[in-house]
Amino acid sequence: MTDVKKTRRRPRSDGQRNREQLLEVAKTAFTVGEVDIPLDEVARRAGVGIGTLYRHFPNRDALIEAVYRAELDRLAEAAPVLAAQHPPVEALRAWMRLFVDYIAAKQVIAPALNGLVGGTGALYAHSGDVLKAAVNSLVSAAIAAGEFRADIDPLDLLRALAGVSNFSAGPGWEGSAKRLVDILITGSRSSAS
Amino acid sequence: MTDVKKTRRRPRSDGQRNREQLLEVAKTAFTVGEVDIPLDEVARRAGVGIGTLYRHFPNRDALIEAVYRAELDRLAEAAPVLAAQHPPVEALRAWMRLFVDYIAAKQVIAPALNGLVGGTGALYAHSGDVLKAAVNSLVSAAIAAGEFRADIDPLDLLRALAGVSNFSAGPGWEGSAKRLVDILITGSRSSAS
DNA sequence: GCATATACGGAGCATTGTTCCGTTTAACAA
DNA sequence: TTGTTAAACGGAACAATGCTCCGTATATGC
Repeated sequence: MTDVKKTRRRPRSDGQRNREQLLEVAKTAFTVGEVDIPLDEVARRAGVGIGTLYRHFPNRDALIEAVYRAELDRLAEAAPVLAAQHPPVEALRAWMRLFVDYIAAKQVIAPALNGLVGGTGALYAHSGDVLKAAVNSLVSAAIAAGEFRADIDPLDLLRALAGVSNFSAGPGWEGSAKRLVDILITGSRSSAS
Repeated sequence: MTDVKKTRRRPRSDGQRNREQLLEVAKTAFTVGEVDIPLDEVARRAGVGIGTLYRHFPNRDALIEAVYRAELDRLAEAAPVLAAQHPPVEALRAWMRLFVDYIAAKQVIAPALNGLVGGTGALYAHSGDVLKAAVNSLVSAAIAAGEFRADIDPLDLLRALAGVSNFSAGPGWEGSAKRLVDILITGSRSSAS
């Protein structure tokens, strides 16, 4: 109840450095496909003890989430930029393709999604919100411009897009994903049906 | 090279019974959300030893796959039936909705997909083929009838659909998924764009 | 009944996630 | 600089779980 507000020390520099090291190592490992990498190994590669890893990330999921969140945040930040550069529908299309590109380039997102969405769901809560806001603004603009039907739920598009990331295996995958983007957009236009 | 073909004994009845018991228990557990259930626990619930479980299913994934495959096979079998009962596009729509229903009712598929698609990929190989064949026949029919554009890749639709299963968390999920089905179909029609 | 292929069960090993706590060190004040 | 202390470190030890191994039990076919 005592609402004390002590002057807190500035966070220790080594702490921040180690945290970043860990994130970097984890991200690299995931990207290369080592999704199941033991945490000891992550710690070792980052040059820290296992205890340090656990202080920064209370459990495995927390680590994965941190990597995942950073990537998705960056993706979300692209939305307003695209919105400023293109007309509504094209901005959305560009963003969706960007999403696909991210998945293609860094397999971080896909594997991470696999392990986590089924799990706590708490993870998805935050990052989901961020992404949701991103698509939402883009879709809203398209609807406001009269290009999209008013009953289009941005989340629907996000769902479909996320699905693509699951099947990121087979060849010709990327092209297929972009084709899907077009199908989704065409299916959402006000001119259709 | 010796192409011997011995007369083999008929499989022991207790073996088959146990196998079915294990599948049943696993399926139930997965459906209830206990995706991470320890294998010992599965064995115990099925009333068998852990050794027995491992003889039937060499590893965890094999067990999940077995459950998963059975479910998806059933789903695939519905395709020809629907095709016989409805005109092409409606048959496809009905099947896609069925897919969504399956996921909604039995959470088996979604968690299983999550854990596995990212993993070996060998699993997906079989069941994927079965599903692929199912959508393929339905989409081909729609294209042949001139209802769908010729460049529609059945796999694209499957990908999007699978994605839905990932986000099976939030409320209003099912309605949203069905809406997505409509978007996909609209976006694939030959009249559009 | 008898022989034997087949299946069973569970102890035990290996790996990996997680906790705990004594030691070290960066930040701040004097 | 130096002393104090909160913050961070490292890794031994514990716990949970996947998986193996092998002696025992029991259908199956004669």
